[in-house]
This record gives sequence, structure tokens and C-alpha cells, in this order.
Amino acid sequence: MKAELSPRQKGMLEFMREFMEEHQFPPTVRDIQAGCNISSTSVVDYNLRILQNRGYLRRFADVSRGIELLGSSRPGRDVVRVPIMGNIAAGEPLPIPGSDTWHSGEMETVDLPPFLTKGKEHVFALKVKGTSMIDALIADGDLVLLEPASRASGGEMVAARLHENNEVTLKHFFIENGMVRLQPANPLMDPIFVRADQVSVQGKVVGVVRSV
Amino acid sequence: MKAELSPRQKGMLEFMREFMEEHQFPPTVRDIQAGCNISSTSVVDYNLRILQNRGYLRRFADVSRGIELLGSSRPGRDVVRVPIMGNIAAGEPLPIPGSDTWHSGEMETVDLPPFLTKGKEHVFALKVKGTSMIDALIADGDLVLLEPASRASGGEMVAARLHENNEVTLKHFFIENGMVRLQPANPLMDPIFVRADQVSVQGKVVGVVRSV
DNA sequence: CAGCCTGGCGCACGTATGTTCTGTAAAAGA
DNA sequence: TCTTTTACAGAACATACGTGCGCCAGGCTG
Repeated sequence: MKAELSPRQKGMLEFMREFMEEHQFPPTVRDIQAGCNISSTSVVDYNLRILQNRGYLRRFADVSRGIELLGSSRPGRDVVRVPIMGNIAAGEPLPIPGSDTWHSGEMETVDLPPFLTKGKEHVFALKVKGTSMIDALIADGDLVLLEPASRASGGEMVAARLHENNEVTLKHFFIENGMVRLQPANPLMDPIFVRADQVSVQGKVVGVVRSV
Repeated sequence: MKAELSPRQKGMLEFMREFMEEHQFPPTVRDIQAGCNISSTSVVDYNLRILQNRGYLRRFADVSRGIELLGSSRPGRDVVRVPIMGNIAAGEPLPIPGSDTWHSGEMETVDLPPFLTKGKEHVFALKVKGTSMIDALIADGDLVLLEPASRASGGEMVAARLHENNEVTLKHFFIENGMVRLQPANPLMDPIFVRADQVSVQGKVVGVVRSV
């Protein structure tokens, strides 16, 4: 089977994407025919069939506009809605979501590409206030994405609360013979060592988003 | 006009949203009829008409599945497709897009929430290799979002090429009596001063995305 | 009560739309 | 050369689907 797409097939794909941008339903066979200057509906059907076999789309038999665009070039659709639970700042407790606080209704949210949350459930976002996270390569105004967790395995970036001064900090988490090592993401900075009962994990960091 | 929606109308709205999650085309009148246990298509049409008048949706006459859901609960839609033009690493030139290289066809892309690009045109992304951008609070593997530019005004974060060693670096850009000051985002680190003809701006940084 | 809304029902009509059948012509094998 | 495959054309067919019409049951109002 040939790997290349004919120019007509490429044109049809592009037209279908543009069409779905404008309306939010797929075009009919005759829409494609008119939009791509094709003289017969059977030609559209013919090429649609090919595009389907190559995995560019799926068709539903006997369903009007029954075309489902597949593959990488499908805009929209794959976004994950993540709630912004509040702020994170030095010296303040982390607003961890209880299962009760989980109405996404009327809470501020962001739509993010799924590669940032990678299937993790209950990911939430916090807005960073201040520069106290700078050793985690996180600046003022950044959005950190967290996954609720109370334990962590070696090397994961976590939001850790130090009982001593009740501060929350973002560090890489290691356990080394009974002690916890909190390693800043910036290799130029020194790690912190604390007793395991003097630190508690509040969540795992799954991503950071910065808008300048 | 009554403000409340009848339970049947709410059910129809919910059904339509669920339907569009599953497929990516709107349901027909008869789909809604079956999905909401309504005994006649005309009832569906009747309530659809009401929902349209209240601004919950738009309908296209004589078009199968010609229903366009409006309002806040429309996920997807607002995403910006940004091409990933390549890598950015210390000592390597920046792959700046020419207008010829602008076919989004067959190029790797990411869908991002629009607050990251904020209306800027031709934004593109580069994947950071290595830790050379660490003074800009950018880690290995981060995705930096750039807007093509050859000039910058005071304080903007730019991708600047130093002619001396032909390195590209991300810094805040300032002009101070004929000299250019490149200020790292990390306030603990010292700025670089160079002659204006010894540096060229390659683009403005508009955002950073990190997936851990 | 007659009128007149609202909300619902069933049906049938017409068109919008997917599908298929019959050809044609150029390219590709053999 | 003959055959096969690819790509397209045109038309007819079958059905998916929106829409309009008539009707009915309650709840008002005069």
C-alpha cells in the first residue's frame, strides 16, 4: 500500500478540518465535493474510504456527517480541565482538595493538553506567589500542576511540608537511610536533610506552566 | 419569558453534551428523542427551538445534525495549535521559522490553552536540551514558547544570540546607554553586559511548559 | 362555558445525504 | 499487447433526518 497521500486527499483532510473549525459538525460528502472542487460524490466517497483505511478518520455507515477525524491533527477534543485550587506561597499551608471540594462548578479552571497530566487523576493547579520556589526552577506567577499524594518514591518532585517551620517547598524527594533528602531542581543549590517524621508529602508535581 | 429550563430541556442539553463527547458530531433530532425517552420528534424540535431562543444553542435550518452548542460548557474549542520547530541547546543556532517552513502539515504540534499565547501570531515551541537555560528558570526537557521577533523593548524575556561565541540564551532584555544588559530570571545570578552590535534578538519568550 | 395559552404526541412529506452501480481513461504491470 | 489497478465521472437509489400540520390534555382567564 502506498504511504503517500494524493494532493486531493490532503486537500480533503484540510477542508474537513477547516469545516469543523467553523461549524462544529463534520461536513457532508457533498460539502466536501463543493469545497474541494470535485465533480462527483462518488469520488469523495472513494477517497474517504482510502483515508479511513489509512487511519486518518473513521466513518459511520448510513449516518449523515458520520465522519470522525483521527490522529494528531484533531484540534480541540483532547484537553483536560484542571481546577485552580488557589495560591501557593512560602509559609502558607497548601490548599489540598478534599473529595468534597471537588465540584468543578464555579471554580476557576484551565484547559491543558493531556501530555501534562498524562492520565493522572484529580490533578489540580496552584498559582505560585513569590519567588520562594525559585530553587525548583519555578517563578512568581507560574502555575504548578499537582497530583494529590501523601507518599512519594525516590526522585519524584513533590510538594513537601517541613513541620519545623511549617513551610511548603517543592523539591525532589529521596529517602536515604532513614533520612529524607530534599533536593532542589537547580543543581547549583544544596539539598536539605530532615528526619522522616519532620516532613510530610502533600502532593506530587506533574507539571509547570509559565506565561510571561 | 420564563428563565428556568424544564427538566426535559436540561436532560436534552446534557444528552447532547454527552453525545458530542463520544462522537464528534451533534446528535440528530431522533438521537435526542431516543436518548431522552421522548415519544415524538416534534417534541424534540419544539424544545430545541426554545433552547435556541434562550441562547443555549444555534441551529442550522435543513441541515442534518445542524446543532451548535453554545455557552460555557463547551470544552475543547479554545486551544491554539503550536508547532514544535526543534530543539534549543547551548551553542546551537535557533531554528527560526521562515514563512516557507510554515506548513503545519506533518510537523509535530502541541495544543495549548490560549492564555499562553495571548493572541500572538506565529508562536512556535522549542524543546530545551541540556541545563544551559537554568538561569532563566528553564530545565532540561522544558518546552519554551517563542514569538518571532528581531527587536525587543525593555524587560522582555528574549532568545538572544551572542555573536562572540554564537550561543543562544534566554534572558530579560534591557538597553542601558548604548549597552545591552541581559538579566537572568534568577535574581541570584549576575547579568551580562554586551555591546548592542554583539547581540541579536531571535524571538520573545511568551511561555514555558514543563512536564515532569 | 368558550377561548387560549403551554407542553406534548404522531405522522407524513420533502429534502439532505450516504451509498452503489455503470462507465471511462490513464498509468502500471506482465 | 492484454490485463489490472488507480482515479475519476455521472446518475440513480435508498434512507436518514429536519420540518410542518393536525390533534389532544391541562391550566388559566373572562
